[in-house]
Amino acid sequence: MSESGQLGRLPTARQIRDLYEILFEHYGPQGWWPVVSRACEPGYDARGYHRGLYPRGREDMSAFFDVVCGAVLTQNTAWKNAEAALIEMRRRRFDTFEKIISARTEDLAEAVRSSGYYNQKAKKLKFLSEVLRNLLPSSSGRGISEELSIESSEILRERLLDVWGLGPETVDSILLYAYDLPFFVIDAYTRRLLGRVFYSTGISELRRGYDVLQKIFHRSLSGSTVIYGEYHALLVRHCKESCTVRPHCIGCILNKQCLFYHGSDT
DNA sequence: GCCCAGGAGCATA
DNA sequence: TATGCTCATGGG
Repeated sequence: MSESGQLGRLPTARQIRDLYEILFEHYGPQGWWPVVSRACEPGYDARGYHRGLYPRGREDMSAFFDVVCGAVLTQNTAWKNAEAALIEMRRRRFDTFEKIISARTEDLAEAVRSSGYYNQKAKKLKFLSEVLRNLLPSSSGRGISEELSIESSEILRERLLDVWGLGPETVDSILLYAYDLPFFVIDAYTRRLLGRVFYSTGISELRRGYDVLQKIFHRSLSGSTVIYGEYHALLVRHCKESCTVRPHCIGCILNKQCLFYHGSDT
């Protein structure tokens, strides 16, 4: 099987970089990941998006906690519902990993109810918190914990993938936005947009091949965590506004390069 | 009432 | 390995 597997010819590095330029030019910086705990504090806007600096966990344990929990809570769920769950967790003082570990699963489930799948997500948060005990970023902001510093980021990724309830998207979200490590996040939006722009409708869903899709971005970009974070956020932004399930192609900024657009009349 | 939203685990063929 | 089912709330 070829490197591209079922995907056929892969988009070139140039195409991937051009796509980023177009999205960034149009939407500007997105400042992901949103962090509710800091909303309305200096330097953060009303939604908790950091201005200029990113809420990387290495510099802010509170942001680290929010990103990690948010990554689980937003699984197959609108961010608004996940955010409401995060706020409720904070209100009930489930605001550290230790408190999650010692909490009753039913109580935690009640707190995260608004995010849906609340029984599963409460379990996931508890399992993840147990594992993260020894894998937290150091307070100095340099390196992570002593245990982690002797591991490569790939090994950290494998460890997190072993946690029940965490798949590649959730793990890479945590690695990128909380640990500030260069792993590109592939989600349903990314698949949809790549499928449409580069593969027309033929393989539009790109259901499998997470690693192949991720490699496309890794080999095309510099490895900057800021670019990875912005790019993923921009893909989400565009898919929410234009490249929706029923796409709004009229006036779409990607019309010029989109194979789906050229293959349809919408 | 239906569709969709920043997935993942598990059973089955 | 591929597909289908399950988990579940909330907004449009």
